[in-house]
Amino acid sequence: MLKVYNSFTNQLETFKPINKRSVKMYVCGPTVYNYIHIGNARSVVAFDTIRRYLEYLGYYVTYVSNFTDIDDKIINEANKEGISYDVLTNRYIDAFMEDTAALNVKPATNNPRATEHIDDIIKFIEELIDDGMAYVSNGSVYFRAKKFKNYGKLSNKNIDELENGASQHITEAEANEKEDPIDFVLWKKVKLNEVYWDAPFGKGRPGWHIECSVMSNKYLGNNFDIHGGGIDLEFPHHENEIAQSESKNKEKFANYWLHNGFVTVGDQNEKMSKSLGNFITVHDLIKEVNPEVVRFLMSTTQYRRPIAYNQEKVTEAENNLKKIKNAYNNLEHRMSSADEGNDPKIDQEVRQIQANFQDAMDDDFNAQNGIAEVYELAKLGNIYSERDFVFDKTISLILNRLNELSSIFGIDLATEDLADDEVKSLIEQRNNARKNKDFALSDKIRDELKEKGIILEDTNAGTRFRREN
RNA sequence: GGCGGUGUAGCCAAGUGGUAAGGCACAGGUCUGCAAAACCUCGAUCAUCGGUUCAAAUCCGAUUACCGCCUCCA
Repeated sequence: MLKVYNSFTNQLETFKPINKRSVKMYVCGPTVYNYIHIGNARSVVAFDTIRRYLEYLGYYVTYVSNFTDIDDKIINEANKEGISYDVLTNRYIDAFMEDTAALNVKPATNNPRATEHIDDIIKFIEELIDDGMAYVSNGSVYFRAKKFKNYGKLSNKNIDELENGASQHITEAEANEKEDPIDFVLWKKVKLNEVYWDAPFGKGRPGWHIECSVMSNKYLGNNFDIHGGGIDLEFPHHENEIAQSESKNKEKFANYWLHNGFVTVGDQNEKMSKSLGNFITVHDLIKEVNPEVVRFLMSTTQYRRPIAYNQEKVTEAENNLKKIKNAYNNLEHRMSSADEGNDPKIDQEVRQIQANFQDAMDDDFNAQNGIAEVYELAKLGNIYSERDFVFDKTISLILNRLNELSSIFGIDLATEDLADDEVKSLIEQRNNARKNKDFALSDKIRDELKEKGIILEDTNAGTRFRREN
């Protein structure tokens, strides 16, 4: 039985979806004014892994993740480059798609964009105004935070302290427009030379939080199962989403709030963030590091835990991933020399490992314990494939399970290509040389292939090969 | 200051009452023509102090260090 840590209650709760067989989830996506960094990617990967596990459990998952494609930073960056905002955002949306595909993130069911939902946003705001939950002030629209009785509930914030804090940060202009310092903007009045949309309350553009309320409601309904995002979004972004949506819909917004932990860098384990400037973009990183390794590193850490990013972690992930891949290759190679049939005892062990895996992942997607079971399975496979006699059905059972469980972490094992004729012929030549004890020649062939990234390994069941990248 | 989260072997990390999973690295061994891969062996009393208990890493209290949120941020 799946349990998830709900940030709203700060408790582990049994996961009960609204509909028995399906899960609706919304994950806050990036503001697209730059390449995503590995902290952003971590969030994407974390929820992709969660999604994959839900699908493994048999749920049909509707996965919606937005692009924030209009905001101050986008406008600033576009102005700096002297291009229109949408040229900029399209560039980085394309880059997002490429980068996340490289990390083997499954495409979302839908990636709605704020600017494509302006009409819906305006309607939503109008309803809030009509209801007295929002007010127009000098061409902008603000939400009366205090009027929403549960404001601060998600992030455990005290209203008085929030007001105190907020009052120190807002500009004089904002102070004049807001009834209360904690009120947040739904519609920003246009400034000179800015892109704007027409609305009944004036020319302007949507505030940040409103788009997620509008688009999640539109694509998933007023009440849906999971709302996810980085822990830094808990306040104010998610708090505001709840206030907006529940004020308008008069019903519960998301049932479970899941927040992922940060990627940190440096000796101080400092949060990686665009504003701190201490980030590594995925775009750059995957030129240096195999994206599979990056994916593995990120998805085998439980989503709420921080990841202290450094070279050691990368190396460790490389080694561990290689171990799983080797086990898979070793079994695949052994398949050709297997007898027909199965080994019930091993089959039972495989089933036990899978059950253990599920127990681990059912505990709030505990990936560390989950991947430990994958290592168990890999080890079992290695031990089995070195037996004198093996059965094909058991080998394929291990292969299938290994592939299935690894795929939850975004690792595809079943894509290794086969030896081409040239390689096959060289292997044959080398084995002839070995028979004739011409080890100089056999080693030469092996070294030459190694140069090309092809590793030969001699086993009792013949010579096997694998590619190393 | 408020709220949330961390502190377990060289490193990563599991474990929420019954004498510390797993991985990486290191070392030794088996196998091999040599190698590779694989397998086997090898390490910690759990930030500190105090308390509860027959029994605590695990509960309670205090202390301490670090991170995050409280303003844009995945």
